[in-house]
Amino acid sequence: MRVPKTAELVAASLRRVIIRGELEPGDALPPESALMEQFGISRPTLREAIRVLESEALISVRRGVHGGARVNAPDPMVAARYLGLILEYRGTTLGEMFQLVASIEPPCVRQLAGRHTPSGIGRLHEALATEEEAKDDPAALAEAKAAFHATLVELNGNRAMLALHETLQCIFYQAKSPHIATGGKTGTRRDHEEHVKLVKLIQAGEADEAEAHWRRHISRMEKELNASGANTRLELLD
Amino acid sequence: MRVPKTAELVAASLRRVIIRGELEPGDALPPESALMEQFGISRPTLREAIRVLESEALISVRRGVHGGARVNAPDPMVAARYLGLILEYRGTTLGEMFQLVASIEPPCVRQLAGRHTPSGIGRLHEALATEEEAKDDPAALAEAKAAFHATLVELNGNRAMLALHETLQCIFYQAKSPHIATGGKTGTRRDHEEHVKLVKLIQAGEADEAEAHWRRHISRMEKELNASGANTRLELLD
DNA sequence: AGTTATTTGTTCGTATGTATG
DNA sequence: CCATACATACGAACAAATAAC
Repeated sequence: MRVPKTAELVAASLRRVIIRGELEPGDALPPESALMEQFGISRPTLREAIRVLESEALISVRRGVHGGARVNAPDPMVAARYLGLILEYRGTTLGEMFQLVASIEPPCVRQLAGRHTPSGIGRLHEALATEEEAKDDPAALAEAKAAFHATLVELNGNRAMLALHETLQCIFYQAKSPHIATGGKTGTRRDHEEHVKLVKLIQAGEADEAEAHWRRHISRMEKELNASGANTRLELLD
Repeated sequence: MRVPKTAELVAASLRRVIIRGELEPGDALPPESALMEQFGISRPTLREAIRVLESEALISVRRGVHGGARVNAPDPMVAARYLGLILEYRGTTLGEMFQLVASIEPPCVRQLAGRHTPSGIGRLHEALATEEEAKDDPAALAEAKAAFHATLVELNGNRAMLALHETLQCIFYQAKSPHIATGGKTGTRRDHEEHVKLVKLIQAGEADEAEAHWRRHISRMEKELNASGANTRLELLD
């Protein structure tokens, strides 16, 4: 006999309101007293529900006079946390993670070269410019390069792919950060040049060549990763 | 000043114990009274933490004399729930979901044909046999076909890919179930035959041909999906 | 700058329900 | 069927933080 607990029902009800968009990010939930009355429950029970939604980052709660719970948009970082839990539990390695991300991008590049738009090409040139600007700041450069990869997926127009790519990037960079701190000699200049070449191939509409070029690019990055710890297991907690 | 709440700290602490494998699935957590003492917190605060972990399906709580919280292995369905939340919030369609799953499998097939093992081939034949047995039961057949697809990814040996594939399947079949109930005329026989042909190509080591065959197979499934509602948005709640 | 009102964070005590033996 | 052990839920109270006055 599966009897759902009150707090879960309340959490699910509030979650539905948020996901359906009936409450937009920034909007405030009613204060505890109002919610208690609305659902006909006591304060501890309500707070259990509130805590669940807060752990999903769907709301953030502040104390004080104009405090209360405010709505956030669903965050890929949270999905990354749950997916990362499974991966860490199963002993997944950094190399496997990389392989996965790597298998997503080439098909995107192919399709992008097949049907590129002026605005899309513009976005890619912007991303390249951002890389160029950040060439002296290692942290900013890493971010700019990640943004370029993300743009490739975004321009594809598939929202599922983009959301997944964002999620995987969260896991990957969170897991990789300790390795970056130590052996942070990424072949930055060559990376940028290969990005530039990719945009040219896309602009020329050479789908096969663009995809192959991108596979080589990723394959090279994979070799660099293998040099340091591709076999190290994910460590996302603490 | 970001001050983490007590309940979140307790939840994180218990979560770490579970993910690290210090408590195995089936093991019982100490009773509430013991945990209250161990963390030096009151019952309501502890219950908030317990409720969070329960919402992540990392524990399940039963009442009664030998009740209490018992540990579960991390479940891809939970990652699916949250990733699904993001997708639904962003208005993702069933067609986009399908495209995503579809982009994962062909590379797996290619690699599988390149370096197949006797045990792997055995597993595929088992999956085919299960399909054959279930040919008269629509529900079982759908499950068997999904299992065949999962086996392709599993044999690839990449744990990240497998976990992701499981997660996406959860979302996809949960979202698709209403459509299956209505227009459930899947080209079952032809599907099975194409599965059989794929195994032959893998066994023969013809990587290019196997990948191409699988792309055609998926492309055909996509057309069937387009006939019904590929443009319908995901509806995972309720 | 200090006071105060509002709202959440935390605790205690108590009563109820449920499964086990 | 009863007693026990445990989680579920409620109510009332105090502590702490925040923003407005």
